[in-house]
Amino acid sequence: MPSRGPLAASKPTTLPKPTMTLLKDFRHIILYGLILAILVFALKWLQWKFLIFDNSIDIYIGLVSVFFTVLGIWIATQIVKPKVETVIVEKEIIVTQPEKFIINETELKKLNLNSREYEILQLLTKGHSNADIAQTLFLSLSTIKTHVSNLYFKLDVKSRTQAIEKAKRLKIIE
Amino acid sequence: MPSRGPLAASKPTTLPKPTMTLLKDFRHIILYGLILAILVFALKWLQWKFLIFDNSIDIYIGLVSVFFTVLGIWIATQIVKPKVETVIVEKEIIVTQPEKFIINETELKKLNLNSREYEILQLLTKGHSNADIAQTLFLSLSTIKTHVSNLYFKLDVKSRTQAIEKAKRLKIIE
DNA sequence: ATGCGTTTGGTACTAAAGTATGAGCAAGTT
DNA sequence: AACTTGCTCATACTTTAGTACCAAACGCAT
Repeated sequence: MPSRGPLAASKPTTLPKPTMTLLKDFRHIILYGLILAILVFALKWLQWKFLIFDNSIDIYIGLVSVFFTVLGIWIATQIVKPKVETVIVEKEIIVTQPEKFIINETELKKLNLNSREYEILQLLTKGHSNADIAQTLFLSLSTIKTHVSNLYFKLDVKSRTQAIEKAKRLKIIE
Repeated sequence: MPSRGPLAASKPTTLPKPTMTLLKDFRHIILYGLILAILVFALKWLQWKFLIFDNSIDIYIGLVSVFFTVLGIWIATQIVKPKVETVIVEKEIIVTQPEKFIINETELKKLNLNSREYEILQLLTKGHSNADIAQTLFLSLSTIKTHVSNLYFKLDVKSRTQAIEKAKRLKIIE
Protein backbone atom coordinates (compact mmCIF):
# COMPACT_ATOMS: atom_id res chain seq x y z
CA MET A 1 0.00 0.00 0.00
CA PRO A 2 1.24 3.51 -0.68
CA SER A 3 1.74 5.99 2.09
CA ARG A 4 -1.45 7.51 3.32
CA GLY A 5 -2.56 10.32 5.55
CA PRO A 6 -2.75 10.16 9.32
CA LEU A 7 -6.35 9.11 9.19
CA ALA A 8 -7.63 5.76 8.11
CA ALA A 9 -9.28 5.23 4.80
CA SER A 10 -12.94 4.49 4.67
CA LYS A 11 -15.80 3.55 2.38
CA PRO A 12 -13.90 1.97 -0.52
CA THR A 13 -16.07 2.07 -3.59
CA THR A 14 -15.74 -0.58 -6.30
CA LEU A 15 -16.25 0.46 -9.86
CA PRO A 16 -16.12 -2.51 -12.25
CA LYS A 17 -14.85 -1.44 -15.63
CA PRO A 18 -15.04 -4.34 -18.10
CA THR A 19 -13.04 -2.92 -20.97
CA MET A 20 -12.92 -5.70 -23.53
CA THR A 21 -10.59 -6.99 -26.07
CA LEU A 22 -9.00 -5.67 -29.25
CA LEU A 23 -5.42 -6.11 -30.23
CA LYS A 24 -3.12 -3.52 -28.81
CA ASP A 25 -1.76 -2.38 -32.14
CA PHE A 26 -0.73 -3.46 -35.60
CA ARG A 27 2.61 -4.90 -34.50
CA HIS A 28 0.69 -7.61 -32.72
CA ILE A 29 -1.34 -8.39 -35.82
CA ILE A 30 1.85 -8.78 -37.86
CA LEU A 31 3.35 -10.91 -35.10
CA TYR A 32 0.33 -13.19 -35.03
CA GLY A 33 0.42 -13.39 -38.82
CA LEU A 34 4.04 -14.50 -38.80
CA ILE A 35 3.39 -17.08 -36.11
CA LEU A 36 0.49 -18.47 -38.10
CA ALA A 37 2.59 -18.62 -41.28
CA ILE A 38 5.32 -20.53 -39.45
CA LEU A 39 2.68 -22.83 -38.08
CA VAL A 40 1.29 -23.51 -41.55
CA PHE A 41 4.73 -24.56 -42.75
CA ALA A 42 5.26 -26.67 -39.65
CA LEU A 43 1.94 -28.33 -40.17
CA LYS A 44 2.70 -29.00 -43.81
CA TRP A 45 5.95 -30.64 -42.80
CA LEU A 46 4.24 -32.64 -40.08
CA GLN A 47 1.49 -33.58 -42.50
CA TRP A 48 3.87 -35.12 -45.00
CA LYS A 49 5.98 -36.74 -42.35
CA PHE A 50 3.01 -38.32 -40.63
CA LEU A 51 1.30 -39.33 -43.85
CA ILE A 52 4.02 -41.94 -44.22
CA PHE A 53 2.33 -43.69 -41.38
CA ASP A 54 -1.21 -43.84 -42.53
CA ASN A 55 -2.57 -44.88 -39.18
CA SER A 56 -1.03 -42.00 -37.30
CA ILE A 57 -3.57 -39.50 -38.68
CA ASP A 58 -5.42 -39.68 -35.36
CA ILE A 59 -2.30 -38.73 -33.42
CA TYR A 60 -1.67 -35.92 -35.86
CA ILE A 61 -5.17 -34.55 -35.46
CA GLY A 62 -4.89 -34.88 -31.72
CA LEU A 63 -1.63 -32.94 -31.61
CA VAL A 64 -3.11 -30.26 -33.83
CA SER A 65 -6.17 -30.05 -31.59
CA VAL A 66 -4.14 -29.73 -28.42
CA PHE A 67 -1.75 -27.28 -30.00
CA PHE A 68 -4.47 -24.98 -31.27
CA THR A 69 -6.41 -25.23 -28.05
CA VAL A 70 -3.33 -24.06 -26.17
CA LEU A 71 -2.78 -21.41 -28.82
CA GLY A 72 -6.37 -20.25 -28.35
CA ILE A 73 -5.93 -20.04 -24.63
CA TRP A 74 -2.73 -18.11 -25.04
CA ILE A 75 -4.35 -15.72 -27.52
CA ALA A 76 -7.24 -15.23 -25.13
CA THR A 77 -4.93 -14.26 -22.29
CA GLN A 78 -3.25 -11.80 -24.62
CA ILE A 79 -6.29 -10.12 -26.11
CA VAL A 80 -8.41 -9.86 -23.03
CA LYS A 81 -7.62 -6.68 -21.20
CA PRO A 82 -7.81 -6.82 -17.43
CA LYS A 83 -10.79 -5.47 -15.60
CA VAL A 84 -10.03 -2.24 -13.81
CA GLU A 85 -11.32 -1.83 -10.32
CA THR A 86 -11.26 1.72 -9.10
CA VAL A 87 -11.16 2.05 -5.36
CA ILE A 88 -11.83 5.50 -4.01
CA VAL A 89 -10.22 6.11 -0.65
CA GLU A 90 -11.19 9.10 1.40
CA LYS A 91 -8.19 10.91 2.73
CA GLU A 92 -8.92 13.51 5.37
CA ILE A 93 -6.89 16.68 5.37
CA ILE A 94 -6.82 18.61 8.60
CA VAL A 95 -6.86 22.33 8.09
CA THR A 96 -6.61 24.83 10.88
CA GLN A 97 -8.78 27.61 9.63
CA PRO A 98 -8.20 31.15 10.90
CA GLU A 99 -11.25 31.87 13.06
CA LYS A 100 -14.22 31.31 10.90
CA PHE A 101 -16.77 32.26 13.52
CA ILE A 102 -20.15 30.68 13.07
CA ILE A 103 -23.02 31.79 15.23
CA ASN A 104 -24.78 28.94 16.91
CA GLU A 105 -28.24 29.68 15.58
CA THR A 106 -29.74 26.72 17.38
CA GLU A 107 -28.72 27.98 20.81
CA LEU A 108 -29.64 31.51 19.90
CA LYS A 109 -33.18 30.50 19.02
CA LYS A 110 -33.47 28.40 22.15
CA LEU A 111 -32.66 31.44 24.28
CA ASN A 112 -35.42 33.41 22.56
CA LEU A 113 -33.72 36.77 22.85
CA ASN A 114 -35.45 39.67 21.15
CA SER A 115 -33.54 42.00 18.90
CA ARG A 116 -32.91 44.65 21.55
CA GLU A 117 -31.62 42.13 24.04
CA TYR A 118 -29.29 40.62 21.49
CA GLU A 119 -28.11 44.07 20.46
CA ILE A 120 -27.38 44.92 24.06
CA LEU A 121 -25.64 41.58 24.58
CA GLN A 122 -23.29 42.40 21.74
CA LEU A 123 -22.36 45.74 23.31
CA LEU A 124 -22.06 44.08 26.69
CA THR A 125 -19.41 41.66 25.43
CA LYS A 126 -17.46 44.57 24.03
CA GLY A 127 -17.02 45.89 27.54
CA HIS A 128 -19.55 48.69 27.41
CA SER A 129 -21.19 49.91 30.59
CA ASN A 130 -24.94 50.35 30.87
CA ALA A 131 -24.51 54.10 30.50
CA ASP A 132 -22.43 53.58 27.34
CA ILE A 133 -25.07 51.34 25.85
CA ALA A 134 -27.80 53.83 26.71
CA GLN A 135 -25.91 56.55 24.89
CA THR A 136 -25.14 54.34 21.91
CA LEU A 137 -28.73 53.22 21.45
CA PHE A 138 -30.28 56.54 22.45
CA LEU A 139 -32.16 54.94 25.30
CA SER A 140 -32.45 55.76 28.96
CA LEU A 141 -30.34 53.99 31.55
CA SER A 142 -33.52 52.51 32.98
CA THR A 143 -34.37 50.85 29.71
CA ILE A 144 -30.93 49.36 29.43
CA LYS A 145 -31.14 48.02 32.95
CA THR A 146 -34.49 46.42 32.21
CA HIS A 147 -33.19 44.79 29.06
CA VAL A 148 -30.02 43.65 30.77
CA SER A 149 -32.01 42.13 33.63
CA ASN A 150 -34.25 40.26 31.21
CA LEU A 151 -31.16 39.15 29.36
CA TYR A 152 -29.65 37.72 32.53
CA PHE A 153 -32.88 35.89 33.25
CA LYS A 154 -32.96 34.34 29.80
CA LEU A 155 -29.30 33.43 29.95
CA ASP A 156 -29.72 32.15 33.50
CA VAL A 157 -26.84 34.23 34.83
CA LYS A 158 -26.43 36.79 37.57
CA SER A 159 -23.92 39.31 36.25
CA ARG A 160 -22.66 40.79 33.03
CA THR A 161 -19.38 38.90 33.25
CA GLN A 162 -21.26 35.61 33.48
CA ALA A 163 -23.42 36.69 30.57
CA ILE A 164 -20.32 37.38 28.50
CA GLU A 165 -18.79 34.06 29.45
CA LYS A 166 -21.92 32.11 28.61
CA ALA A 167 -22.58 33.95 25.37
CA LYS A 168 -19.07 33.22 24.17
CA ARG A 169 -19.22 29.64 25.35
CA LEU A 170 -22.48 29.04 23.48
CA LYS A 171 -20.99 30.82 20.49
CA ILE A 172 -23.96 33.10 20.13
CA ILE A 173 -21.65 36.10 20.14
CA GLU A 174 -18.29 36.79 18.57
CA MET B 1 -16.45 8.85 -13.89
CA PRO B 2 -18.69 8.44 -10.90
CA SER B 3 -19.70 11.34 -8.71
CA ARG B 4 -16.88 12.67 -6.65
CA GLY B 5 -16.44 15.00 -3.71
CA PRO B 6 -15.77 18.68 -3.89
CA LEU B 7 -12.10 18.05 -4.29
CA ALA B 8 -10.31 16.48 -7.15
CA ALA B 9 -8.80 13.04 -6.88
CA SER B 10 -5.05 12.68 -6.87
CA LYS B 11 -2.21 10.21 -7.03
CA PRO B 12 -3.88 7.17 -8.60
CA THR B 13 -1.93 4.12 -7.63
CA THR B 14 -1.97 0.97 -9.75
CA LEU B 15 -1.95 -2.38 -8.04
CA PRO B 16 -1.79 -5.26 -10.57
CA LYS B 17 -3.57 -8.28 -9.17
CA PRO B 18 -3.11 -11.28 -11.50
CA THR B 19 -5.42 -13.84 -9.92
CA MET B 20 -5.03 -16.97 -11.97
CA THR B 21 -7.00 -19.86 -13.15
CA LEU B 22 -8.32 -23.18 -11.85
CA LEU B 23 -11.62 -24.75 -12.71
CA LYS B 24 -14.45 -23.63 -10.57
CA ASP B 25 -15.55 -27.11 -9.57
CA PHE B 26 -15.91 -30.67 -10.71
CA ARG B 27 -19.07 -30.07 -12.69
CA HIS B 28 -17.05 -28.02 -15.11
CA ILE B 29 -14.52 -30.80 -15.48
CA ILE B 30 -17.26 -33.29 -16.32
CA LEU B 31 -18.78 -30.81 -18.74
CA TYR B 32 -15.50 -30.31 -20.52
CA GLY B 33 -14.98 -34.06 -20.67
CA LEU B 34 -18.34 -34.58 -22.33
CA ILE B 35 -17.70 -31.80 -24.84
CA LEU B 36 -14.35 -33.35 -25.70
CA ALA B 37 -15.91 -36.79 -26.13
CA ILE B 38 -18.49 -35.37 -28.52
CA LEU B 39 -15.73 -33.61 -30.39
CA VAL B 40 -13.78 -36.81 -30.75
CA PHE B 41 -16.77 -38.52 -32.37
CA ALA B 42 -17.36 -35.50 -34.57
CA LEU B 43 -13.78 -35.51 -35.67
CA LYS B 44 -13.85 -39.20 -36.39
CA TRP B 45 -16.90 -38.65 -38.57
CA LEU B 46 -15.30 -35.71 -40.32
CA GLN B 47 -12.10 -37.69 -40.75
CA TRP B 48 -13.80 -40.51 -42.62
CA LYS B 49 -15.97 -38.16 -44.63
CA PHE B 50 -13.10 -36.04 -45.78
CA LEU B 51 -10.81 -38.98 -46.44
CA ILE B 52 -12.99 -39.73 -49.38
CA PHE B 53 -11.59 -36.63 -50.98
CA ASP B 54 -7.90 -37.16 -50.48
CA ASN B 55 -6.99 -33.59 -51.42
CA SER B 56 -9.25 -31.98 -48.85
CA ILE B 57 -6.93 -32.92 -45.94
CA ASP B 58 -5.65 -29.33 -45.86
CA ILE B 59 -9.14 -27.93 -45.48
CA TYR B 60 -9.80 -30.49 -42.79
CA ILE B 61 -6.70 -29.52 -40.83
CA GLY B 62 -7.54 -25.87 -41.29
CA LEU B 63 -11.02 -26.33 -39.92
CA VAL B 64 -9.67 -28.31 -36.99
CA SER B 65 -7.13 -25.58 -36.30
CA VAL B 66 -9.69 -22.80 -36.36
CA PHE B 67 -12.14 -24.81 -34.32
CA PHE B 68 -9.66 -25.66 -31.60
CA THR B 69 -8.30 -22.15 -31.53
CA VAL B 70 -11.80 -20.82 -30.90
CA LEU B 71 -12.34 -23.62 -28.41
CA GLY B 72 -9.11 -22.62 -26.66
CA ILE B 73 -10.18 -19.02 -26.50
CA TRP B 74 -13.55 -20.03 -25.16
CA ILE B 75 -11.99 -22.31 -22.56
CA ALA B 76 -9.64 -19.54 -21.57
CA THR B 77 -12.50 -17.12 -21.03
CA GLN B 78 -14.19 -19.73 -18.87
CA ILE B 79 -11.33 -20.95 -16.73
CA VAL B 80 -9.11 -17.92 -16.53
CA LYS B 81 -10.37 -15.36 -14.10
CA PRO B 82 -9.95 -11.90 -15.46
CA LYS B 83 -6.94 -9.95 -14.42
CA VAL B 84 -7.97 -7.20 -12.06
CA GLU B 85 -6.18 -3.92 -11.92
CA THR B 86 -6.99 -2.06 -8.76
CA VAL B 87 -6.68 1.68 -9.03
CA ILE B 88 -6.73 3.47 -5.73
CA VAL B 89 -7.88 7.03 -5.97
CA GLU B 90 -7.47 9.19 -2.91
CA LYS B 91 -10.33 11.57 -2.39
CA GLU B 92 -9.31 14.51 -0.26
CA ILE B 93 -11.71 15.79 2.37
CA ILE B 94 -11.09 19.02 4.23
CA VAL B 95 -11.61 18.79 7.94
CA THR B 96 -11.56 21.98 9.94
CA GLN B 97 -9.92 21.61 13.28
CA PRO B 98 -11.32 23.53 16.24
CA GLU B 99 -8.33 25.80 16.52
CA LYS B 100 -5.96 25.29 19.37
CA PHE B 101 -5.54 28.29 21.63
CA ILE B 102 -2.08 29.75 21.82
CA ILE B 103 -1.33 32.28 24.53
CA ASN B 104 0.24 35.42 23.21
CA GLU B 105 3.33 35.33 25.40
CA THR B 106 4.71 38.51 23.91
CA GLU B 107 1.72 40.58 24.93
CA LEU B 108 1.58 38.88 28.29
CA LYS B 109 5.15 39.86 29.07
CA LYS B 110 4.58 43.40 27.88
CA LEU B 111 1.73 43.80 30.36
CA ASN B 112 4.01 42.69 33.17
CA LEU B 113 1.30 41.05 35.23
CA ASN B 114 2.43 39.24 38.34
CA SER B 115 1.24 35.73 39.05
CA ARG B 116 -1.63 36.80 41.34
CA GLU B 117 -2.95 39.31 38.90
CA TYR B 118 -2.90 36.82 36.07
CA GLU B 119 -4.58 34.25 38.27
CA ILE B 120 -7.32 36.72 39.12
CA LEU B 121 -7.66 37.71 35.47
CA GLN B 122 -8.33 34.10 34.60
CA LEU B 123 -11.11 33.84 37.17
CA LEU B 124 -12.44 37.21 36.06
CA THR B 125 -12.94 36.04 32.50
CA LYS B 126 -14.83 33.02 33.75
CA GLY B 127 -17.48 35.36 35.14
CA HIS B 128 -16.49 35.17 38.81
CA SER B 129 -17.31 38.04 41.15
CA ASN B 130 -14.71 39.55 43.46
CA ALA B 131 -16.25 37.67 46.37
CA ASP B 132 -16.03 34.40 44.43
CA ILE B 133 -12.39 35.00 43.64
CA ALA B 134 -11.63 35.86 47.26
CA GLN B 135 -13.17 32.59 48.36
CA THR B 136 -11.43 30.58 45.68
CA LEU B 137 -7.99 31.99 46.44
CA PHE B 138 -8.50 32.22 50.21
CA LEU B 139 -7.92 35.94 50.18
CA SER B 140 -9.88 38.86 51.54
CA LEU B 141 -12.22 40.86 49.33
CA SER B 142 -9.95 43.85 49.88
CA THR B 143 -6.99 42.02 48.43
CA ILE B 144 -8.96 41.02 45.39
CA LYS B 145 -10.11 44.57 44.88
CA THR B 146 -6.56 45.81 45.11
CA HIS B 147 -5.33 43.24 42.60
CA VAL B 148 -8.22 43.90 40.28
CA SER B 149 -7.57 47.63 40.40
CA ASN B 150 -3.90 47.12 39.62
CA LEU B 151 -4.91 44.78 36.85
CA TYR B 152 -7.15 47.44 35.31
CA PHE B 153 -4.30 49.93 35.51
CA LYS B 154 -1.91 47.58 33.73
CA LEU B 155 -4.47 46.65 31.13
CA ASP B 156 -5.47 50.29 30.76
CA VAL B 157 -9.16 49.58 31.26
CA LYS B 158 -11.83 50.83 33.61
CA SER B 159 -14.03 47.83 34.30
CA ARG B 160 -13.95 44.05 34.48
CA THR B 161 -15.90 43.71 31.24
CA GLN B 162 -13.34 45.81 29.45
CA ALA B 163 -10.60 43.74 31.04
CA ILE B 164 -12.21 40.55 29.75
CA GLU B 165 -12.65 41.99 26.29
CA LYS B 166 -9.05 43.19 26.11
CA ALA B 167 -7.60 40.01 27.55
CA LYS B 168 -9.44 37.91 24.97
CA ARG B 169 -8.57 40.28 22.18
CA LEU B 170 -4.88 40.16 23.06
CA LYS B 171 -5.17 36.40 23.38
CA ILE B 172 -3.54 36.36 26.78
CA ILE B 173 -6.45 34.39 28.16
CA GLU B 174 -8.52 31.53 26.83
C1' DA C 1 -61.65 45.39 20.25
C1' DT C 2 -58.89 42.56 23.18
C1' DG C 3 -54.88 40.28 24.30
C1' DC C 4 -50.01 39.48 23.75
C1' DG C 5 -45.34 40.56 23.27
C1' DT C 6 -41.93 44.11 22.56
C1' DT C 7 -39.95 48.23 23.68
C1' DT C 8 -39.63 51.91 26.31
C1' DG C 9 -39.19 54.37 30.73
C1' DG C 10 -39.53 55.34 35.78
C1' DT C 11 -38.63 54.90 41.08
C1' DA C 12 -36.54 52.81 44.92
C1' DC C 13 -33.54 49.95 46.76
C1' DT C 14 -29.56 46.54 47.44
C1' DA C 15 -25.36 44.55 45.93
C1' DA C 16 -21.25 44.67 43.73
C1' DA C 17 -17.59 46.97 41.60
C1' DG C 18 -14.16 50.24 41.58
C1' DT C 19 -11.01 54.15 43.68
C1' DA C 20 -7.93 56.11 46.96
C1' DT C 21 -4.98 55.66 50.53
C1' DG C 22 -2.39 53.56 53.98
C1' DA C 23 -0.03 49.82 56.08
C1' DG C 24 2.04 45.19 57.38
C1' DC C 25 5.18 41.53 56.00
C1' DA C 26 8.35 38.33 53.74
C1' DA C 27 12.06 37.76 50.41
C1' DG C 28 15.54 39.27 47.84
C1' DT C 29 18.88 43.12 46.45
C1' DT C 30 22.11 46.80 47.02
C1' DA D 1 20.96 47.81 57.48
C1' DA D 2 18.25 50.04 54.19
C1' DC D 3 15.63 49.45 50.14
C1' DT D 4 12.63 47.42 46.68
C1' DT D 5 9.11 44.39 45.25
C1' DG D 6 5.24 41.39 45.51
C1' DC D 7 1.51 40.25 48.09
C1' DT D 8 -1.51 40.99 51.63
C1' DC D 9 -5.36 43.52 54.12
C1' DA D 10 -8.11 47.45 55.75
C1' DT D 11 -11.13 51.66 55.73
C1' DA D 12 -13.85 54.98 53.48
C1' DC D 13 -15.95 56.44 49.73
C1' DT D 14 -18.10 56.82 44.86
C1' DT D 15 -19.89 54.65 41.00
C1' DT D 16 -21.99 51.13 38.57
C1' DA D 17 -24.62 47.09 38.34
C1' DG D 18 -28.49 44.63 39.32
C1' DT D 19 -33.42 43.70 41.30
C1' DA D 20 -38.27 44.55 41.88
C1' DC D 21 -42.25 46.55 40.59
C1' DC D 22 -44.84 49.39 37.76
C1' DA D 23 -46.63 51.46 33.50
C1' DA D 24 -47.22 53.60 28.89
C1' DA D 25 -46.86 53.18 23.82
C1' DC D 26 -46.79 50.31 19.85
C1' DG D 27 -47.54 46.55 16.44
C1' DC D 28 -49.85 42.47 15.39
C1' DA D 29 -53.03 38.64 15.26
C1' DT D 30 -57.38 36.43 16.73
